[in-house]
Amino acid sequence: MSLHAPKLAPRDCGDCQIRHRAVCARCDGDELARLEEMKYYRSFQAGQNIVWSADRMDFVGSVVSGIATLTQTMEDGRRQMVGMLLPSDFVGRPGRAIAPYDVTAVTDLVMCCFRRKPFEEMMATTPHVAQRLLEMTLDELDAAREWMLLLGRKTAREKIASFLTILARRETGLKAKTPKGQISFDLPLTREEMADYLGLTLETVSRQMSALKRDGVLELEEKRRITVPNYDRLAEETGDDADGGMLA
Amino acid sequence: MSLHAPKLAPRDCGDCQIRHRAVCARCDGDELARLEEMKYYRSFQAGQNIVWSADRMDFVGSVVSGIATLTQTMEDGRRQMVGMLLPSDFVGRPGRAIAPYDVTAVTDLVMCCFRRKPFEEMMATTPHVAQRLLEMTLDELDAAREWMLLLGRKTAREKIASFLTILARRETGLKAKTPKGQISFDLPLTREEMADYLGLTLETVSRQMSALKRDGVLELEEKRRITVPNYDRLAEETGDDADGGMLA
DNA sequence: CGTCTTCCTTGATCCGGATCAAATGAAAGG
DNA sequence: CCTTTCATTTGATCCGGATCAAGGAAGACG
Repeated sequence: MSLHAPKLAPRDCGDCQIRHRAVCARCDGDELARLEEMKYYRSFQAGQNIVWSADRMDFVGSVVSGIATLTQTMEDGRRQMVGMLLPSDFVGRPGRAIAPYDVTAVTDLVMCCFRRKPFEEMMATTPHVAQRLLEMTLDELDAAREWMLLLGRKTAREKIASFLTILARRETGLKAKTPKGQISFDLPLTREEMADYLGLTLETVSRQMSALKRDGVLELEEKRRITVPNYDRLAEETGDDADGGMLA
Repeated sequence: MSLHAPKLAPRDCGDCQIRHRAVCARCDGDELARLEEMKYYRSFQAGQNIVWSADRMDFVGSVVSGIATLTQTMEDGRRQMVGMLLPSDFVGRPGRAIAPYDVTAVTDLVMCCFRRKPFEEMMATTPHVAQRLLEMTLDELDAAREWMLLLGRKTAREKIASFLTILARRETGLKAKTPKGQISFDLPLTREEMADYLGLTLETVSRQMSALKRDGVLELEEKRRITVPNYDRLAEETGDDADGGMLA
């Protein structure tokens, strides 16, 4: 669930601006103050599970730093990642007590949380917050549907390229549609996590990364550090049409 | 986007109860009346396109009868269905003018519509409606994520079985989790449309349907009319765990 | 009636990605 | 330094589903 550029500049509200922008870009001072009182922080270590599927989830919140993933697992162990949460992304389901998937910290992670009940009560009395959450949920739904196209119809090479363009876009300012020229960034996920995201095996991920490197689409100086010499060249590999593809 | 059982009994409001339950299960009389004034109907023929991807979409609404689909298409023609709308499902994206996918009537279809602008204005002043829409969007998101698991990790046979359990559940009362015994229903989609839904080819869909028939999981008396002699036997084929799988 | 057309089934073959297996490299710890 | 561990790469082989191709069944319509 990613953050749209707020319509209004975020107000200064202590050390947790990210969270306020995420859930309350258009709130007035009172609402900000009420949110401020309710918040608390939780830290997680890399690899630590935050919520298990089918468990109660008694909080909502935003990622302050680090990366979390949402995954679904079948009885026999097949896994599919269904969401990746980067800083400023929102976690949680107002009105829903039970988590339908595992939430896991893949790096060290700090979240800014609100207990679910009082948050919901506040939501009921401040229409802006409900509307903001609806917007964010619609964004997530768009992203999920784009991902369904990727999972159902793209080749392994296109999947990898699509994934990298998403990271590249997150890197160069939130949601900039067409970054230009050379971009470097770290891969936040292991090959296996990428495979779970893309509906592939880790071997196929590794092979396709090597192939893209061989073809000059990217450089891999450190296995987890990538340089894309030419964003447009990478974008051609995604199978999306030229004008951006992942746009909402 | 499917309809939760309303918390309150729907009020009698003319010939369009479905729509009111969908967007306004908890509205009071005034709000119902305002919705009533705004509504209008649109009919579409089987196969007719309702909205093209990237077009403006100036209405929201509910399906009254018939079936519509949401699909994304790649430049080279690869298609992935990303949603299937049955009666009472909601269509449209409050706050979003541009449709990110094609909306198509796959059968003759009647929709109950509201112009987007006034609907949004009403939403801003009636918190119940925004909250109801948030709930519905969260349901859709859950369904999309379940679908991502299907697309990314299930075998062709599991995909077909999963699809049929969804239809079977819709058939036996909305969202009943485990229908019992024998169920018969019509297949609303062609083999090709099923393939687009499941990330397969139409040949594979046909072959797997034949295989399930050969194995006694289902009977196909008329190609588009299915009988499942034992729901649990079908559910075993989905790969989901025994307690329902598709539950939210 | 015969001929389209559309939808579906079935067969033969191919290929992309999965699976099985081994080796490399880097970091951590004794 | 050596050993262990974990992430990654690469090779060899296999197989599920795609692709190519042909034929059948049911309307629609002259």
